Amino acid sequence: MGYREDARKIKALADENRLAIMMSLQQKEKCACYLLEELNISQSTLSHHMKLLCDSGLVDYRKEGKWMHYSLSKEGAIAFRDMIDGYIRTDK
Amino acid sequence: MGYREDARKIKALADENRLAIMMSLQQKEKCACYLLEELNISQSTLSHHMKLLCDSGLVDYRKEGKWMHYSLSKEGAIAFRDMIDGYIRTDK
DNA sequence: TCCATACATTTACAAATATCGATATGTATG
DNA sequence: CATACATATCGATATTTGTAAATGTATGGA
Repeated sequence: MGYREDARKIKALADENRLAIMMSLQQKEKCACYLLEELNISQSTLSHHMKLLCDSGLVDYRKEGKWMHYSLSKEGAIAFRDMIDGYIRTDK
Repeated sequence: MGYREDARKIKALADENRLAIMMSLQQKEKCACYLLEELNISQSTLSHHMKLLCDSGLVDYRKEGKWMHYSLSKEGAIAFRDMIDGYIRTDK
């Protein structure tokens, strides 16, 4: 069996900046320009991180005119939690 | 606030081979030589991965003579799960 | 239509990580 | 003590990842 896909999803969370983004999104949905002000990174770097988070399913996006609104995905969180539990549970 | 430490722990799980190791350890405690037979990697590479997993707290080790026995850490799993939940929960 | 804004993509490079062979360390055994 | 074995560490290299400048694309307003 291959664990590549799960590893890819876990990697989406395995970065300082992306953890900061996740924490920021817990408050509410936010647009990219707002996140850009909070984090000390360039616009292209933020865009890169958001792509990884969205691809992992942990973050949802909604385009509104020029703005991209990002929010935590409830379903993504549940799927992620279940996936993690499959690896770390100690009782069979 | 710094997310470096959490990112480091999540990275410990963010690798194909280490996920395979975690799954293997779910069955029972295993020694390095046994894991080496299951995985298609060199001895030095396995040692490297085990160090990362042990450092993250997810895996416990027990030295018995020449052998190193590895097992999943119950406490490590709980701490890890709680840490992850802090980032992905969608209800405040 | 022209321009500014918001964001994505491309490109290039630096930093981090995975890998393995070689070597070192520690341990049992004859 | 010499040897075999199990594992860790070191050194070198290849791959992956993070970063930002430059560029591209879509949107909305003047």
